[in-house]
Amino acid sequence: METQQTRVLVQLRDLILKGHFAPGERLAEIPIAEQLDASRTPVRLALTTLEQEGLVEASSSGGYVMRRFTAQEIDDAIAVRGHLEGMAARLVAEHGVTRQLGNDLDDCLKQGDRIFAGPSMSLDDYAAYIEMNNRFHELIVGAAGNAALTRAIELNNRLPFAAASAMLPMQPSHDEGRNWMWMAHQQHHALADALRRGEGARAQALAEEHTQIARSNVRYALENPELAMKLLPGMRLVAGA
Amino acid sequence: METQQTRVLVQLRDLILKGHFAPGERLAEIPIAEQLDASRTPVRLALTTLEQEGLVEASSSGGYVMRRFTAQEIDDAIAVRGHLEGMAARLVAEHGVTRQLGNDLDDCLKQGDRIFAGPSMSLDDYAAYIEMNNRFHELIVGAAGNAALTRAIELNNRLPFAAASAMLPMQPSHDEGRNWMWMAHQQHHALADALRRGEGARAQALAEEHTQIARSNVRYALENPELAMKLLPGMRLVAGA
DNA sequence: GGTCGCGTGATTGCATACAATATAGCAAAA
DNA sequence: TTTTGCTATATTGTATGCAATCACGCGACC
Repeated sequence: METQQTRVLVQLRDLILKGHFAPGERLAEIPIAEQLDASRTPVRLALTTLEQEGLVEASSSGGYVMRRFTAQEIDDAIAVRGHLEGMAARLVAEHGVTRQLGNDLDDCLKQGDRIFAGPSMSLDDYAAYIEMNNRFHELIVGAAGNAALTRAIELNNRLPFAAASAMLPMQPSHDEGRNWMWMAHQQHHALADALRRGEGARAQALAEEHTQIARSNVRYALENPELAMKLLPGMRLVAGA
Repeated sequence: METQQTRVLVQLRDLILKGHFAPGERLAEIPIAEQLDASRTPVRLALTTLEQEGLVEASSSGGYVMRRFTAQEIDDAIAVRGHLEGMAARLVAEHGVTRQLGNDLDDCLKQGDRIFAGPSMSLDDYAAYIEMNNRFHELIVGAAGNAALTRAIELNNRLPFAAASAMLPMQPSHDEGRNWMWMAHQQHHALADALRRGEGARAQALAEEHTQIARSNVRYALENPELAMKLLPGMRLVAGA
């Protein structure tokens, strides 16, 4: 059975990332407890956890306040992800690609090829790409076999819009969205090739450069705030959006 | 005034890192609450926080259990620190060293030079080196100006023996301890030089290579478990020590 | 009219009560 | 002797009560 603390934590995190609270807004325990149908205790637990994750911050006078994020912070977090995923890619290249990993990577690549085979993409295609993209990134991080690295990436991915697929919901409404995703997929191909050849430096550089697309997506979102707000409600947490 | 939660959190973390609990041991709330003179509520809060930090893990049947660490995990965590500090060093080199940062780095370097000026080191010298070492590393990370990077390094440093000075208490009892520390200090000099010259790649490589000394210290500790246990009680948490 | 002080209400931090669940111990049977 | 089932105990998860503190609003005074 699911405990109240985990349920409240998941639901509250979801509310936050969907922009249910405005930046700076006080997160009072009682209203949240009522809304999520629990007592204050699990809400308190969840709030301390979310503080660790960096989504809320403790107010000096007690209680918690919704954090405000800047475009710079998002860019920084993506840069950190790129650097860490670069390390993971290098480790995988150095250790060698197992048969299992090779097959799993191939599945991702072929699925992507199929998605881009047609002249246009359906919404299902976009959703499938997001799922595949997450899987591809997780495969490489997991295959690096470094627990601290996996943990560091996971913790960094909790920051808003830092994760690999965080900005992808924008793409269907972007003129060049399909092209950007196609380019990202070609980078996946190149990265898998580098991994298989044991080219550690190339793999690291590709993984790191790969995040430039995410960074340009953030820039695009900030330049089109009304569109971004609609597709990514969490954008409300970003100052200047 | 300090709240109970922060006091309990700090004290409980301290107990854990001093090896007060055996790996796998159940961390029952009531005994901990009595020992720290608080109720179960702040203890629960602290336990969830420590779970986030990776020091304790949730038991499937409820409650928390002391984690067991492996030498591999420590080595991995140090490697992650090296990679992240390497990124910080590169960023600082690329952005340029401000006058303030240059002065602060110089203070560290000169203090280290003074410590190593004499033929032998007192215990105070060792303590001063540890403080200076921490300051040096924090200066560079802070100067990188990337909040997500600072956070990732801090979170990683919460893992046992991952932080820059975590293994240093061993050195006074190590035959070559002074030499290792001297070598580390020369690397600090080289790193500061690379930063000032704007040599990003060199700075990154130096910062990453710098952690090899920490990794060899871990190996030395594991080869001398009885000594390590005495100087670093937290070694009790490491399997095979 | 603006600012300071005060009081009331709301909210947090903490402790504790209670119910559900897991654990441990013991007895009985195979 | 070992295993199984039952019971009693211990521990957790959750809710709630209480005191301290903080925010806010109102009135008085400058």
